[in-house]
Amino acid sequence: MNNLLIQLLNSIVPLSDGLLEFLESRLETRRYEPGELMLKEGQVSSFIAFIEKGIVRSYYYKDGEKITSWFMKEGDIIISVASFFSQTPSNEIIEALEPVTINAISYADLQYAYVHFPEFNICGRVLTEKYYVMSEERLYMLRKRTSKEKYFYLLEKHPDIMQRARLGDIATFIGVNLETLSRIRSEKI
Amino acid sequence: MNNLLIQLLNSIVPLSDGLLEFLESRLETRRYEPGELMLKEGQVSSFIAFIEKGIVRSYYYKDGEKITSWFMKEGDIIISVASFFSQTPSNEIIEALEPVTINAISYADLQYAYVHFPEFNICGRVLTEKYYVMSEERLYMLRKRTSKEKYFYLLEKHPDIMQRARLGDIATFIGVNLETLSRIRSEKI
DNA sequence: TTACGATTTTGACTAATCTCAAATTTTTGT
DNA sequence: ACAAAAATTTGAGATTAGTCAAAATCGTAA
Repeated sequence: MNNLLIQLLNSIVPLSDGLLEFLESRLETRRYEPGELMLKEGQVSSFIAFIEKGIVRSYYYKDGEKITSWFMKEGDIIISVASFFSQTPSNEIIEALEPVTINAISYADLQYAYVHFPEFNICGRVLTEKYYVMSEERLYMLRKRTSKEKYFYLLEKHPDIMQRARLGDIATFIGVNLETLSRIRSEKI
Repeated sequence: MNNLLIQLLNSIVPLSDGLLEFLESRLETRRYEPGELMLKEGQVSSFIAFIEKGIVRSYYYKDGEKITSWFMKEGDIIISVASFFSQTPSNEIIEALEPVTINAISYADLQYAYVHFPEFNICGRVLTEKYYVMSEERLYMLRKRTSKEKYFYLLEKHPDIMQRARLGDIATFIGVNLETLSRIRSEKI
């Protein structure tokens, strides 16, 4: 149980010995280079992954433009929520922004765990909750009055991400012009 | 099985005879007048309710202002998601906007159903999905460029709600000034 | 190290939205 | 039906953000 993902899952709900053994045997470490896509558009394959190092960005296309839907970093768990839920092809793309190391379990193994270790379903529910809360937080942020307020709210909540992500990616996340965000950062607005 | 809520739940996952009987015995019909609060701030008590008639609005306070988080109407199911998830006092308030009739099951009965009829947990998961998707849709809407685009997107998606809800409530939902929304509606912008 | 491409910053101008104030319309209680 | 309250509309001026274009900076591969 020296694996970080397993420790995290175990803290959500105590895992039985059998499940523990199963998960440990199926865990895979994967590495990605900056710009590499960890989940491509239209891919159905779902996975659960723990980020050991690096930050990733998830985005979708709207009128040809890439809109950032969120950022995640070391210690966070990535699941492709849409796939997780409905088993339909994802229209969310997950991209590594830095050199990234993850610990992943494949969808097939996940299904096996759900069926054979019912307590594992609780993990699914808890992760879903987490994503729901994140979604609500983004709504809260977007309803701030000015772009300045939106940016400073995020800066307080996620200072590291605001440091490490590209200006343009943050801009589409906030829903503000890239140039406007640049001006806010240099306090010219 | 002539009850609409039960029919809806049954369409999510076929309910066993025992569960059916239990639910039918615990269902309560309640009525609310316009302006009446169906869930007050800080209340922990969670419930699942099917709206038979009327529209309701859920809102939260931000800097003393009431911000609409969504609207629901006849045929929709209301759950106080936050309570549902975490059993903490809700900061969401649910208000009847018209004379409203609902069919409700109390939280205690719900818990009983979860424990004694495991298949009922699937309903919880499916409803969570539904709320997550709704949350994402609101994010999508809020990231439209102009207020005009936001309003017309909603008008297309939810024409009835745009008709029946108050201008001011819609405005806080969209995140736009009440006066601006009025001008958009009368095409003066 | 240099040169190229990507990213960020800056400027000038335009468009959208907010603010505050007041008028008008609609709804509600008696 | 009428008065009072609530909700919506309208106006004018101030503020904020978007657009387009160009310059500056940064990071990376050869």
